[in-house]
Amino acid sequence: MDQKPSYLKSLKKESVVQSVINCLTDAIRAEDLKPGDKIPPEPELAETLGVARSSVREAVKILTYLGVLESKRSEGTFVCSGYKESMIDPMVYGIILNKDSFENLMELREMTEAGMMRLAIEHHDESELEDLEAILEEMRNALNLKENRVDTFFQADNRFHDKIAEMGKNPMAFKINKVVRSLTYAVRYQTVSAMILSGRSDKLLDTHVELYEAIKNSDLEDLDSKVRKSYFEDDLG
Amino acid sequence: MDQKPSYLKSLKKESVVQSVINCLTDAIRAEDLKPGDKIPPEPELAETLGVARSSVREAVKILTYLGVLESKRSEGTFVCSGYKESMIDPMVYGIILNKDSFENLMELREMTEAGMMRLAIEHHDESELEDLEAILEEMRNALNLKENRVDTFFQADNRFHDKIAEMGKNPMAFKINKVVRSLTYAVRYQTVSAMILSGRSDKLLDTHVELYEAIKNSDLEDLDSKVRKSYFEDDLG
DNA sequence: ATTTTTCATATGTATGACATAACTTATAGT
DNA sequence: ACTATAAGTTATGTCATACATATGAAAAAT
Repeated sequence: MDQKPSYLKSLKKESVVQSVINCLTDAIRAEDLKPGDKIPPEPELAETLGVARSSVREAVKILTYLGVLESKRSEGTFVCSGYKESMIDPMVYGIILNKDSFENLMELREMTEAGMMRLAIEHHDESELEDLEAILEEMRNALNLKENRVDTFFQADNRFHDKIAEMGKNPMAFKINKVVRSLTYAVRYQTVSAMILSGRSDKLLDTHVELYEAIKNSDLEDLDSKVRKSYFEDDLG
Repeated sequence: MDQKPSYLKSLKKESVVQSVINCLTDAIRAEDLKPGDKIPPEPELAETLGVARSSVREAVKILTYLGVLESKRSEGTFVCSGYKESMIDPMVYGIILNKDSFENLMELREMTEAGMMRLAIEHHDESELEDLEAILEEMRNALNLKENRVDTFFQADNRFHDKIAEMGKNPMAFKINKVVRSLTYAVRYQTVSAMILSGRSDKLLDTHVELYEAIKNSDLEDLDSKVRKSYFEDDLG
């Protein structure tokens, strides 16, 4: 009912901010602006393009978060060379917004965690292996505490996985892993808690030792199942 | 010369815009804001958070371009539901990647692509396998064309990987895969182009057949290396 | 009852001012 | 003469305010 005629739709003109964005990206594509180049100061750009500085600012900010530009206070704004971690952001938010089923989330975690294990095996150095062992020891100790066993263990547990992700030496992968883990935080806490309180803390610890050993021995076999076991109970699959 | 003491580095506080972004995304993460929800009007948000409206605007704009929010004039701003076409692909196109980022990105691609293969092997159904075979056939045909061999092949190639990602039946993983592939678009085009033009198109096709076979036979072995071969030349590792 | 007008609302844009960081140059103190 | 401090410059970061404009809803006119 009352559908607007489709032949009119093309008239909706793009916003000022959008046209500034297009202007800048076109210049980059045409290589008038090359990576490392400084773009004109915001006030000047605003004047040149005949728009308000606030509009230019919004455009610049957006491109900054998309990893295209980089602003340095008092120096200027430059075209990025190389990647920026922020390039991952669209994906990160995509994940957050679309977190759907528990199963998908867990699959995703297994996928990223296994990936981080591979990277860690490939890129870690000895000192990090010791760090990892130390965290493992903390986890062991936590299980013998009288109070706050669960919380203390869980914190160390998180540091353990954080460390593995760090050992992969890939900032973008690290970021993805972190987000996915943050989304599974609550569930993992429950699992860990349940296992400890039901006296199966040995098993819990073993699964992490297994991960540690895999890295130490550069063992790429069965990473997926090893990873799964570290946050799932065996009989829960 | 005049190195700043590292123990001071943590003092650089995040920008106002960034904290607004964090505030909003945290709310989404905590499900205080769910997809479809309307966020408070900009002036109100500014007042509540104690910042200027322009700062709120920049944050909102950024999240809009990241596909998190959607603004409707005179109505309000809403949390996006579902996927939005990210405009990131055209952005990155003109950017020259340095060696570091190249390797990180390729690792990331291998990680996600291998993960998608595992999901596809687990969740695909027969009809999809046929679809995949059909795309493979298109790729084969593309290589025999007189004109536009590279472009035609590359398009089919992309559909091929898209299909695999789809077969995983995991929207979040799908999204990740898509963004990573968009980031590696330019590089992959170069590789594919180089291989075709230097008469190594058979090899190029073989690597994709290998992926197809792996899914068909539910073969989880050596997925990583198979995936790597499908976008890297063997002798390039 | 239906159309038109008016109005409220919230985003879109513009303008101007000041704050702040980093770099440059000038000045003062030894 | 040389360093150290101070002042100036530049460009981004933030704030405040005003006005424009699109949309939907309510009120008025037909």
